[in-house]
Formats: sequence, C-alpha cells, structure tokens
Amino acid sequence: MSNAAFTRLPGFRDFVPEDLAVRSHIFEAWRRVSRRYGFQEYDGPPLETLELYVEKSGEEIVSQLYNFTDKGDREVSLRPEMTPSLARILADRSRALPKPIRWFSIPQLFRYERQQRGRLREHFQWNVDVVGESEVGADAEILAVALDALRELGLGPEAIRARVSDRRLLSALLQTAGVPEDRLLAAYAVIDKVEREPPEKTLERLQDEAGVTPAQAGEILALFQNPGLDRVADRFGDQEAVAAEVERLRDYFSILEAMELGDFVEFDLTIVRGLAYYTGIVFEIFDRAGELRAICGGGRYDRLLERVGGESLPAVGFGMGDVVLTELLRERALLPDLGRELDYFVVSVGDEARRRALQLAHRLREQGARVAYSLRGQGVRKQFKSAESEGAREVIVLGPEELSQGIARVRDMTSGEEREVQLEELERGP
RNA sequence: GUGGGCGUAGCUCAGUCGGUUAGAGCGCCAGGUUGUGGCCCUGGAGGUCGCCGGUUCAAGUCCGGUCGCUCACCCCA
Repeated sequence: MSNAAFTRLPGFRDFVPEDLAVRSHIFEAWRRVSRRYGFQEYDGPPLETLELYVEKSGEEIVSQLYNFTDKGDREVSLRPEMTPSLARILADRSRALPKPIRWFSIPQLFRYERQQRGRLREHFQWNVDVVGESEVGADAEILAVALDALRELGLGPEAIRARVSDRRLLSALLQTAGVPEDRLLAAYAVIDKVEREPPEKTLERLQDEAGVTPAQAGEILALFQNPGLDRVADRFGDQEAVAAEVERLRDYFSILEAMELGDFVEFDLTIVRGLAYYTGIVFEIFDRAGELRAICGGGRYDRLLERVGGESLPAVGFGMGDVVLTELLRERALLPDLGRELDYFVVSVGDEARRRALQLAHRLREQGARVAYSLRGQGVRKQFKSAESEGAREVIVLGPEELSQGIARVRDMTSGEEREVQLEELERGP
C-alpha cells in the first residue's frame, strides 16, 4: 500500500474532487433549502474552551471530546456539536436581534472515539435553529426544513420517516405512572433502549433504575408497545398535564399535514435523544429500511441559552450529518453524475493556430465558459482523447484550413456532429 | 472501552503443500506518422505482499505483537 510514513489520522477523510463533488452537492441542497425558509448562515471557531461543553451537553459527549491543552495552558476542545457555540454567540447579541432568530450553519464537528460505519471522528453537520419562539409552529418549521432538504436530495416519504416525541409528554406520562421526578433521566435511558432490549429486561430496568413497582413498570411498557397519540390520549387524557401535551403535539402534526409533509412523520414515544438539554418536542429522521443510523436529530432546548449566560430564550433546532446521508444517497443511487465538465476543449493544429487558439480560449473564458486545451503540443488524436477524458461537451478545432477562412470547426462530443462557425461569432458569445 | 473478521499494484482480486524473478482485469502513462474522441492493437510505469519480530535452508503463505480498515457491543454529534 502507501508509504506508511504519512498516513491520514484515523476517522478523518480526504476529499478528492470526486468526493468533494458529492459533499458540495449536499451542502448546496442544504443552503438552498435554508435560504428558502429565510435562514441566514453563520459560523464560529472549530476550537472552543472545554468548559463550554462540560456541563451543557451531558456526560456522554464529554467523554468523547477531542480535547487537549493548548500552548497557553488552556483546556480546549474541537467542537463536538454546534449548539453550545450558537448559545455562546447568541448570549452576547441575541438582545439586539429581531426575533425569531433563524440561523443555520454547516460546521465540521469532531469527536474522539473509535470509528465505525456512519460514524467518524470528523463530520459536517447542517445545523438549523429557530431562537426566540416557544410556540409549536417553530418546532414544526424546523422539522419541515429538515424534511424539505431530504426531499430536495431525492428522498421521499417512501425512503425516510421522522419519528417524533416530546420530553414534556414523556415526563408527564412517566410521572403519572409513578416515576419520581429525580429518576426521570434514568427512565429516559431505559426507554431509549426499549426497541433493542427484550421486554423482560425493560421491566427489570424500570424497577431497578427508575424506581417503580412491577405493576407500574408494566403500565409504562404497555405505553411503548401500543404506540399512537390517540392511545395515549385514551389512557391518560384525563390527566391535565398529559392532555395539554397531547394537544400541542396534535397541533404540531396538523401543521406538518398542512405543509403536505404528513407522510413523513409519525409519533413515537421511544425517541428520547441523548443530549441532556432537550426540553420539548424531539425528533429523529431515519431511513425506512432501518439499516442506517439516524440521519438527523433535533428538538427543543429552552434552557440552554440562559445556562450559557445569555438571555432566557426558547430555541429549537436540529443537526443533520453528512456521513449517514451520503451513505443513504449512494445506496439509493441518488447521487447525480458529478464528473468533470467543460464547455469547450480547444484543439489546434500547428503553431499559428495554437496561438490563435489561446486567444480564443481566453475570450471564451472571459464570457464565463469552462475551457481547456492541451498544455503542450500534441497530435490531434491525442488532443481529442484529452477532450474526452476531461468531459468536454464540445471541441473547437482550429487549424490552418479554418484560420484561412476565419472559421472554427465545432464538434459536439455527444452526437459527434460537427459544424463550421465564424470565429468572430464564437468569440462574441451567446 | 470490549469482542469478531480482514490487510497482495490507484481499484477489484488471484497466488497450489512454505520453494527461485509475485500475477490478472480495470485505471494511469506512451505509441499506433501534426486533421478527429469513444472501440481496438502495442508497449510501459506502478508492490520492501500494512509494519515489527519469531520459526525455517527458504515466509505473501506458519506463529506472536502492532498499526489500519471493518462489523457488532457500549454510546450516540
């Protein structure tokens, strides 16, 4: 293999033109959709103080930070997620900004952990946030942005689905079912695993970790075995706290219905999300086949800004990574041909024609055309081969014959058709 | 962090029981006479067989370690 002296760091990627083209394809879709919804792009530094993450993100993230001590003896970390930076930035200036604040970013994020499929030490993540709006319309808008971007990339409701829950509802349900308030987080952790663990295990863990009786554990488990907002309403709707949360979620779903995105979304109480700062509606978007990790995850985090020392502002947002998304698009053959492309390749015959060809190329480039030619004298056959491999749509042939008539021969490389065009006309442009 | 699988050319892979100078296809470069690409023909470059050590007269092949990749677990941006 390669000379082992210089290797890429594990979990990091090179982007050769072919790969960068895929990345750009995705970024461009993200930016287009962001702007369509009226969001503005921002960025921050990739390196932050370690402190920014220690308490805000939860213990799980902290143990996987890509952190170190810098030369000024500062404890620093490459950013593992964007939200704390956003909170920090807004803490300074949110007061002066018109609300709601609608910002997006495409940061490169880092984590120090063993890489596996869909999970590297570095990735790009599209972050979209609405800050300063507590109503459910903001929650719906956020999910709509995420879904529209995926649609833009060719993923319809047959390919992906958004699973939505609400921490407030879950908390109300769990407390109604007997989970003490100080055990809620522990209960979330159990529920997060409901899909992947056998029911007996869940029952056991609910008793051990969430501190409920066997009967209560059974009741909680039943909630997840019979999902559906209506069922929840039927069973617990008489509880005021639960009823209010159910009502809000119904609003949320009806907004998405109105946006014609209803086919993508479903209520799913097992969606918890690991991050400690979520406070309301949370969601994750998955491929329907269920083969890949989550493509996107987000939710409401109403307390984070004040915790970072800013104004108390409600916020909702999501992150969508490039790694899993690229895998899914590749799997579904949704990546367009992103090869080299040239408008013209100029082929010249002889020295005099070559000089004229350089002038022609220069003028075409001034018009914005993508133009290339052989950088050294080569036979016509060879020049045509280069034109082919560089993806030229048309080849312009300039030789003594053409020069004497003031024309150029233009060959369409797809059809093979060739026509004569006045040089002046070519240089004047379209 | 724990466990499994895999490392031979840029890519996909072959390589017999351990035996001499490690192969193929694709790709790349050059040529097929300075007027026409795709197809075709000819030639070429490119490998310390991931790395280090061990066994052996002899290691791509067997053993140990290590690094990398990968899958699962843990966890989840």
